[in-house]
Amino acid sequence: MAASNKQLTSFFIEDILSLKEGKNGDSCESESDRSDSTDGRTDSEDVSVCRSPEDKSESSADLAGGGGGKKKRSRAAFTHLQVLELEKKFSRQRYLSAPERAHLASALHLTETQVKIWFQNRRYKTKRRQLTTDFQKPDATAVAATEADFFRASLLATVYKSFSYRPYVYDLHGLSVWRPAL
DNA sequence: CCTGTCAATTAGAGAA
DNA sequence: TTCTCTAATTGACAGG
Repeated sequence: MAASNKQLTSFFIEDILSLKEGKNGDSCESESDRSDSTDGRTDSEDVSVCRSPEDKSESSADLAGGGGGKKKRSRAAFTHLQVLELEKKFSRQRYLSAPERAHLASALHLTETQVKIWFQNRRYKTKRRQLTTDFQKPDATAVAATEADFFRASLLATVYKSFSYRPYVYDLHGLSVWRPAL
């Protein structure tokens, strides 16, 4: 990711603020779009995130400022509604296009980066869950992983190589099932 | 180059 | 205090 313009993880409030001042002085912006570049320039939205009411994370932690010690990185706490909408969207599609992401982000008053990261983490979480449950209960489904499955797996591996990371390779069969759409 | 993804990790915050 | 969940970070890699 844009190693070029990535300068010293500047997720510290003061860094962000000084950075903002350089740009447009928007003081109410999520800390998450620090150097991550992506949404900063997606021009489609200028989602300023004044975090939601029940977001407690903006408390003393990230405003630490004051003493010159080391500051903590802040962690946004999404509201139930935000999570609900994200989950709803995720249940329909695991990947969002840029416009969709922008739209969802503005609808939820989140930054595109936050939406992107949420989906990213969600996918990974789902996959891990799937793997662990498969590992824990080697019953019917897992046991059935015989030659056919093995073959399919290798086939998939091949396809995966050529389509690596391409969203359309995967499909959602049911909600929390991670499996290739082959 | 830039932006996106995955995978792994880090770390904040609440629950047990 | 430890555990769990999860937002955010990091790094490697791929496509346009």
